[in-house]
Amino acid sequence: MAYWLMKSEPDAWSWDQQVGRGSKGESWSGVRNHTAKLNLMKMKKGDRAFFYHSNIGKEIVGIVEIVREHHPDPTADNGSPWVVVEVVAREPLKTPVTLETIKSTPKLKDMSLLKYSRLSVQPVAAEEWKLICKMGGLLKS
DNA sequence: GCCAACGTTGGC
DNA sequence: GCCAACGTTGGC
Repeated sequence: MAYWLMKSEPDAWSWDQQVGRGSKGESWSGVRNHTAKLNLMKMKKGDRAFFYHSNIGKEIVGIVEIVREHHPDPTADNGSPWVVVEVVAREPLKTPVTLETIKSTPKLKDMSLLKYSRLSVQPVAAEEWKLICKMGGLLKS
């Protein structure tokens, strides 16, 4: 299983809204960056992703599961290359893990979140995933 | 509100 | 094909 991190400004789409969608999930639309798009296309059903609030909060607040692999983004022009995946909220972090905390954790200094701060869909290494889950108060699974 | 990083556009 | 101008993201 692969791990990812997906950013959303809570003003536009928040974790609470994602939770509100329940098992219906939601299309992750609006990605308009080719690197992010390639990451969407690598996602497999069953992969997990951190849900990160950018701008407001600046913290990882929950975990979503990829429930449908990439298909054309209905919000993009016909014939455009953009894609969406569908995600379902799985569980909130008991304690959100903030950007500040991540920056001050030596083992997380190589995270894409810090290196490529503008990339909205990015991979997370398995060790990083486990550590952040632990820091967020979740038992390792 | 500012600005660094970085992607895109368009003139040449 | 280069690069200046410009737009967007996202942290501060």
